[in-house]
Amino acid sequence: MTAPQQERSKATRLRLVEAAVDCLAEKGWSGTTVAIVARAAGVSRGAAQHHFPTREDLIAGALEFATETQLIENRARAAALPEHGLTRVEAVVNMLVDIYVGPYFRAALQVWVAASADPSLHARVQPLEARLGRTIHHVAVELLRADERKPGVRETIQGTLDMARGFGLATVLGDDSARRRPIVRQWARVLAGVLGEQ
Amino acid sequence: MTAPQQERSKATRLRLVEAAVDCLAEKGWSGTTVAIVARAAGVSRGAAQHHFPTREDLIAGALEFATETQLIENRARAAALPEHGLTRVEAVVNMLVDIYVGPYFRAALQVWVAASADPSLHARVQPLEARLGRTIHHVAVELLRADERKPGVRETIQGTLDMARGFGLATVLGDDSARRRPIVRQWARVLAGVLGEQ
DNA sequence: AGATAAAATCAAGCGCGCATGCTGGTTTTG
DNA sequence: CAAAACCAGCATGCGCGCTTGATTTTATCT
Repeated sequence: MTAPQQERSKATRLRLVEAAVDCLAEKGWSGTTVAIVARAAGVSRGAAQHHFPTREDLIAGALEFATETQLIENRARAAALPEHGLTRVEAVVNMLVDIYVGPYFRAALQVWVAASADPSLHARVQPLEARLGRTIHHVAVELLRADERKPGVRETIQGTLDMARGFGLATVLGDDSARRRPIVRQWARVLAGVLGEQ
Repeated sequence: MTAPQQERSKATRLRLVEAAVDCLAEKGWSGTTVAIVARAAGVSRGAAQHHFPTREDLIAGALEFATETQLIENRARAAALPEHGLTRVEAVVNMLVDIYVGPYFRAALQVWVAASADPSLHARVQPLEARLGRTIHHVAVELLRADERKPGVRETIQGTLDMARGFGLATVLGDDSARRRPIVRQWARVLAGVLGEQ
């Protein structure tokens, strides 16, 4: 048989991490208590404590889930990208920016900032962030069909990602989409120039 | 008379907000309790509560102080900027980046992220952030001697600031200076191109 | 195969620690 | 002497981790 108890266990864990991610994104770090997450997931606090012995385990699990989901979503969106030329560059930049202004990033932001003052959490979070950063960079290079051997290309792409991160940060203080749009347009033009020049 | 008791009061308040900023930067949001800040400032908890009735008042005061100090420091560094040409552009970008990777920004980051889930704090913090953002943008335009009427100039400068913000965010996860340097160099080159083209 | 032991999952309650805010008292200043 | 600045203690609330108990699933033995 398919071991239905393992099934149920997995499902409970999943509901918990999903609830934790949502809670982090909308209630923030301090607002994310195990009791609240458990209630949102529809399980008791004891059950949560069973699957994630400590609060840090729950948070780390949530971040891991968010990272994973982020990557999967990227693959999907990458497949549905437009044709060639400047519109494609702009679409790619838009996609990258969307990563950093979405709810998963908001959740991750809470954890990252909190982890900056919590060594033990930092140790668990830092590798996740590093992997995500590398993957996104790789995806960006691939989608832009960029030649990283050209001088300046790699650096410009990295800068683009950092700009997107900056957008994500600005978003937590309020909706920024109106301010963002012209910047993205302009930057896509510049980026296309750097990619294609010479 | 110079009312020395007002003098003392001011001094105590200053020590408190300074201690609060330091504490935010190195111990994070949750680690910044009024008791710890008061001890770091060398006053009793009751005194802190006297000057800042609630914890939120203390945090808001600290952020205000950090914002103010940030602006003053900028003026000073702006005066000591190099001559003209590409080196100047690079120096300006470096200066802007330094703003966002310094301790004042780290402290502000903690407050901003926490404020995203705290409406009452958000209301006090948002105008500060807006003012700081506008001022920095203005300073950047002035130092770069940019002509904002040229299409794309304003957007590129804004993008530069967002990239700097992104650097600041990346810094809380670990030292990033090595990765940053080539990106800044390249970015300065691109920015100089946008500023100078017509 | 059937039964029983063992393990896993979920629920509820308890106690500890800690941060905040408040109140009453003491010192310093004008 | 009056007022402001400063300090010590108390009370409330809350989150976390632990322990106990009940229910279901898996494993083992005859």
